[in-house]
Amino acid sequence: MIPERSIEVLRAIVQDYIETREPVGSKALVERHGFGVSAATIRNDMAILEEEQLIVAPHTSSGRVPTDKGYRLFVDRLNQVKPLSAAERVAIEAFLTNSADLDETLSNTVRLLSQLTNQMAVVQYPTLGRAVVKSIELVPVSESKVLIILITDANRIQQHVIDLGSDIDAPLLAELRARLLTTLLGQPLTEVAAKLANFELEFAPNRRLIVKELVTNLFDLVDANRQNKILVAGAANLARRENDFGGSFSTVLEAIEEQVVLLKLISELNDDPHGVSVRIGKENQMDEFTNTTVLVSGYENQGAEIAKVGVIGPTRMDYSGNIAAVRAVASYLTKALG
Amino acid sequence: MIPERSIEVLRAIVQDYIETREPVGSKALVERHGFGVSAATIRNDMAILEEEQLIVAPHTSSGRVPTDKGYRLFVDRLNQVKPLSAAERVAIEAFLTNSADLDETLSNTVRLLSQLTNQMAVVQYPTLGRAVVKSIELVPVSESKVLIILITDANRIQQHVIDLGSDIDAPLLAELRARLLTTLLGQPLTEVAAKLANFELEFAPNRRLIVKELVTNLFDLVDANRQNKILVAGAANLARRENDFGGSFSTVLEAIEEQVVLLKLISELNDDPHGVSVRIGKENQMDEFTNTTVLVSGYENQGAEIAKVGVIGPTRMDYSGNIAAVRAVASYLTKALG
DNA sequence: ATTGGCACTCGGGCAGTTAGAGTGCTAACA
DNA sequence: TGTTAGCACTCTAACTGCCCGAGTGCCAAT
Repeated sequence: MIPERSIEVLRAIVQDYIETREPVGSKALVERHGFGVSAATIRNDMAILEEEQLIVAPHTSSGRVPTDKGYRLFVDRLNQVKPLSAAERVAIEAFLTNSADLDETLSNTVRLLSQLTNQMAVVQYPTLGRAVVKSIELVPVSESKVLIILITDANRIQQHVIDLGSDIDAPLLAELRARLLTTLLGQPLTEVAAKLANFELEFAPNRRLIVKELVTNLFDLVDANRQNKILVAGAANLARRENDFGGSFSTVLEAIEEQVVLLKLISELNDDPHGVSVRIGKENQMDEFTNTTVLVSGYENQGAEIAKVGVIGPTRMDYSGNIAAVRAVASYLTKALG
Repeated sequence: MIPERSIEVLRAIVQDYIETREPVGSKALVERHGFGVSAATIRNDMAILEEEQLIVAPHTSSGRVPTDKGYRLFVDRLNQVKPLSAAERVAIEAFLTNSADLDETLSNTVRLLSQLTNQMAVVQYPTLGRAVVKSIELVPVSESKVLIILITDANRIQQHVIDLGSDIDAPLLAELRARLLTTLLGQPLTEVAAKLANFELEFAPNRRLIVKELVTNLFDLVDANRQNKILVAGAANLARRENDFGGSFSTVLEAIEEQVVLLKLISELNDDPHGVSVRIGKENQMDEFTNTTVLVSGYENQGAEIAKVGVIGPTRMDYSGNIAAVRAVASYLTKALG
């Protein structure tokens, strides 16, 4: 078991290191945080911490720096979440008021979060597993092209232009829409594929090819709801902290531009569905993100499905403040969508 | 007048500097490009170029580096556009084939361009000044909320959820839609505002407030077409060339994240509406972009309105290759939309 | 106009030195 | 047993001086 004071020393080291960017030594420690003991004693404590691999010395006889494990212990046991400042509250409240549609809400959210944390912020579009078909519209846009619009009860609109190959006439469209609605109205998205299994058989043989084509596209639309989209803001904040990434900065940027990687990064399950979950450095399991910390929280969409909001930054970040911001934004986002 | 060979020397300097990132000296110049003369002669030519402010020496007695003015002369007079490689052609062709709707096409375009040039690429959504109203849909999404969909002849769909405050009933919506269509169908977007000036007077007095609200929102929708959206890809490419920005890199990134700034940057008029226009360093008129070059070309949407595609990178870039890429992509984009 | 030659300048790399911060260890102390 | 002071040691960062090479500008000769 690690003695109490040693743990306090770790907290102090993390705090100072985050602030100063410099390895922190025993003397500076007693000066800044009035432990009731001498530097020599602190050194003993540091020896314990080093043994536990919670801190390391970059070179022999220099100050110490927290390891991933050290940060981990810090956030798990020591970090009491900073309350938000008044200004921050105001910013969040203000943003809450003008949330028109989903796209806007999310893009505002992500910008807000990146400003609050001075990090790069990420938000995932909500999945719609339990959402229910509320309306379907088919709008002709040219001879052979049709706009399909799928509206769900979460006020989410998905839309896509498809090319049916051959010309379409208004009566066919009307019939299609009517039949689609009777089959799908009120159905959860998860059921759409099953319900439409042999849908084209309801139509005259010469129409079936077109119908089939349209149905396939409708499936894609539903799938697009599942395969999540992501919004990002504040990449410049990453650049500002460039040296914290130890040279691999451009690698990080590249990885982040890949939606797939990013999605994987933030959507990996978190233990605590409502709190903020933290992945530090190597915990991310990807070489690119060795020096990167990811904070994510779930948010709720209509009390059902959960998606993620979070920030991405260097391991050397202000955990207290950022965790608080992510938590607050996630909960406000839930409210805004509710 | 600057003598012919001096101009050739400038070309050589630009080429070498772009390749090596090092200031280039007289000796290296005669070695790499077999001018028929000695280094001393080249030095005389360089003296002329320096007098004309086309090149500068970072420190006394070091090689020379092109100035903004030097690059300018290079692109204006010397730069013969590199033909695209076979691989590049293939990439562009491949991309042309699967262009479904506007959103997809543009987001593919911008990714393609960023890969071809290894720079950051930007594309502006086409303006719709001459576009014509083709269809309007009003879809109820909840008691008081309605989804307005505006479809134009450029197959462009604009959609927005609005909250009308009070409950709406189906007959009202149907009436609204019918009247909107008779008033607006076939009208250019520029006329929408005028045509709807007293639109609410066609309705029963107790409905007028709602109608007014809806009309206002419709205006916004039309305006949103004008106030352009922008797509960006390949920010990581900028990061890779970071040192070319001489420390101000994060400033550049910040500026670029501001849609407004970015829009200003690429939409400033270009002399030649179909060629690639180039703005080098200080020509951008913004302090942030002193070390930045912007290449833009217009592309056509349905033979009418023009928007921009381009790349943004350090002044020290491969002008030949990048100009060719931008030109090619712009022209393919025009085809894809035509 | 071109050239070779020459003196001069500057940056970058290498080596040596120093100052300071920080450590680990030991012996003494409460 | 935990704490402390002291001391020797280590390592880095910063500064110095030095030299080499690349590059220049100029001049006199062709």
